[in-house]
Amino acid sequence: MQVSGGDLQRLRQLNSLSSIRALRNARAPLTLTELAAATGLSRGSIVDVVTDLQDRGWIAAVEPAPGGMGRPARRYRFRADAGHVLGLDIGVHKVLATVTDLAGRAVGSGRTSVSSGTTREERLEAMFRAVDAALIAAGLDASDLWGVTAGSVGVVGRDGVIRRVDALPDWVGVDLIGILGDRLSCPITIENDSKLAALAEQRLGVAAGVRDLVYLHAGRRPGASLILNGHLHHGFSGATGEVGLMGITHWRTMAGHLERCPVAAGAAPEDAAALVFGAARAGDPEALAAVELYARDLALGTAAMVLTLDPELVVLGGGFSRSADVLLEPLARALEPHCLRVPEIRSSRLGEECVVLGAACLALDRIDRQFFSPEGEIARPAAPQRVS
Amino acid sequence: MQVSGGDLQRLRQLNSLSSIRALRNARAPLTLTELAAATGLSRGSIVDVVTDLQDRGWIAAVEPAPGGMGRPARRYRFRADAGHVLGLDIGVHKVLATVTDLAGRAVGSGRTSVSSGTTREERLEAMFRAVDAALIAAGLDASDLWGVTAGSVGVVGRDGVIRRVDALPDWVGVDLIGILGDRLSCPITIENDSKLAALAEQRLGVAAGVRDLVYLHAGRRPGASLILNGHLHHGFSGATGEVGLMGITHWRTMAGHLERCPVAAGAAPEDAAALVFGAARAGDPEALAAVELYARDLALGTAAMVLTLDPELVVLGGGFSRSADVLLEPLARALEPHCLRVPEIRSSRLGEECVVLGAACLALDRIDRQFFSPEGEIARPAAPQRVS
DNA sequence: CGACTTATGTTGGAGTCCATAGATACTCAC
DNA sequence: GTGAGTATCTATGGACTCCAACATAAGTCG
Repeated sequence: MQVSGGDLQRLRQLNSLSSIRALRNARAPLTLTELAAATGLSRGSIVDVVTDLQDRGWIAAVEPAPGGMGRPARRYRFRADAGHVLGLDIGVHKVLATVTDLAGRAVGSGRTSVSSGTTREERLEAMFRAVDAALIAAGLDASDLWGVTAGSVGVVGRDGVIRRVDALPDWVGVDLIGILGDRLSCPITIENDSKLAALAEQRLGVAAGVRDLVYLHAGRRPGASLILNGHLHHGFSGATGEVGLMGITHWRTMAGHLERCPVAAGAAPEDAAALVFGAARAGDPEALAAVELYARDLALGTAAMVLTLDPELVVLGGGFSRSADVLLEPLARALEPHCLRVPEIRSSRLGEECVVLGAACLALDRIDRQFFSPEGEIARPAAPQRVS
Repeated sequence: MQVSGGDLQRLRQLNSLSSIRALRNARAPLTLTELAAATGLSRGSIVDVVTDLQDRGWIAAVEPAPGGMGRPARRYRFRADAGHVLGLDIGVHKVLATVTDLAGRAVGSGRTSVSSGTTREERLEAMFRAVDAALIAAGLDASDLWGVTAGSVGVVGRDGVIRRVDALPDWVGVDLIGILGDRLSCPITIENDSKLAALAEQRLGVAAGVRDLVYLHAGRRPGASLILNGHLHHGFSGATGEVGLMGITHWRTMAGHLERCPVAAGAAPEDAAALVFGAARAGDPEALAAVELYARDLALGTAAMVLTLDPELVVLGGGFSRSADVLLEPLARALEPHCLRVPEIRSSRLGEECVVLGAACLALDRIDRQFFSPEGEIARPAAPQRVS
């Protein structure tokens, strides 16, 4: 909303960005006439803008479409490969790194395994190994990256420092921006992993285009994240969606319903849930009862958020969302008595990659914001390598 | 964020709006040089823009400041009286109407009394009487209004229709936009009254400039409203902040702690709270205990919202906020065990006018959005009456 | 092969902004 | 009072961007 006008060159820049956006959002390549209609500019101006953008490598010409009346129109497409960003997912058991192009498509990934016992230094080393692997897979150098976003477990402050982690005491206080900044010279953002998963679902997943949603991280460590007004809600200190900390929600103990279920007797706690959900799927009454109890507790905290925010959608994510087929219906049923209007509930579908993809989305968002910021040199398209 | 460039005239328009904004946000009148610095334009261009804006009545020249070196600079101020909006507060017991100028300053008000037994038609009639009174007080005609926002009790849908009202069954389904639109030809918005109170506090009150806040309506009918990312959060169906509907928060019964207090024995329920708060202020142990219990229940629902949203601030509003001196401290204490970080809590200070003022703020917001919308004729400053 | 359709290139004109230079008006010191 | 100093005002030329209109090019269809 912070429109500020300015120079004639600024006007040209705005029109260029408008054209870039039109091309990026279009499914198929656009002709000059279509671009003129989309941007509201006259033909002649569009010609100027387009040749300039082509020279700078932002867009590329496509062979004319065959068939159709009249002289075939030249078509142009957005060059998503003009730049790349890196997404990171630093979890308890694994580190994922993915390089994506400007359209958010993955072009190279890396993965390393860690455990809850891994020390901070080892984890950081594993992170850099994953980054290097992703860069090699993408055929890029670190200097080619336009932005990096890392998702980490724990509460992440506005300054990017990890404030509080239940699972990894050793990880508190890590200054990821500083550490990553020593090796990467592009803008770096750190965010909580669950928040990034929510963002990924809103951009690429089941919640595409939804403005207000609650993302439930259903797993052994439950949590929630919020997308409000189309944007990730970070909160004042980063600790949003923590309604589970209230004892009356039973969120800290609700996984016990699954672990204590006779169906899972003898299994390790981390395997219990899958066993119970499997048995419930097969119709086992004890398992169904355990799922029911779990859903009721999950619904308590969820209802508090739904009543507070009145979201359009609730997305069920986290490890347990793999069993959405047996969990979704009891959850909806348990929400019913609490809510004025039970929002639609959908199950996450991006799987393990959701955090890395969300991280890439956030990095792309940041680039977008820079482009459209009123001032600043980066606001003008930094010329990527020209491919003629 | 939807910047779209455009014409040369559009550029001029953006620069004009930029100048208007600079002048409106400045405390004192600005000289041309200061304006040039604020907008980033050159002097010559600013002269063009300013003379144009002056001709169209948006800004006015002010006599030069005395003293100082060099030739005295002409100074200009934003003409807040170039346009006016109307705010309405349609409550259970009263209807308030206030006409404000473009700076949000009240220039005329009207008030009519109604009761919970007033019929729908009578209430609407009282509303129009209040509107007429406010217009007369302001010395304006209905056609002079640029926008109207009405705050109403009850859940307000996106279409402006009242969906659910506990206090006034007769009020459900009122199409206020249609009814007001028959007499007023400007854009009309309807919003929940508590939401508007929150907006007023964020614009003009104790929460000035805060981006994320929870507004508690503490009174006989408790509620809450949210400002998120600097904007009112309306929710998908308008029913936000309804965490009190969950039984575990005890919000629906917590006023009973005050009404049942021996200090208020024999008093009418609507007077009980004030008596108890007064006795607590004087140190009466029974009253203090009742306030303590009330604060504990209020803290439950509040904590759910705070943990969900991690706001910077909680504003205590509603009728009971008049007794913030005895309520604030127990509330903060009761929040402590639930929250990771207890946000700052401030008491509302706008009093009875908060809803009308918030309504005017929302109407002004809407005008602002129209100005900055990429297309649309209204986007260009509609010429107000020229005063030479 | 010619008519039709659509896209492309070119030109002139208008609007907006910037930089520069000279004129203007006020204060301060003597 | 008068002149130096300072900051603002005004005017001009040049550069950039956009638009509208017209003539030209490259296909399809009958």
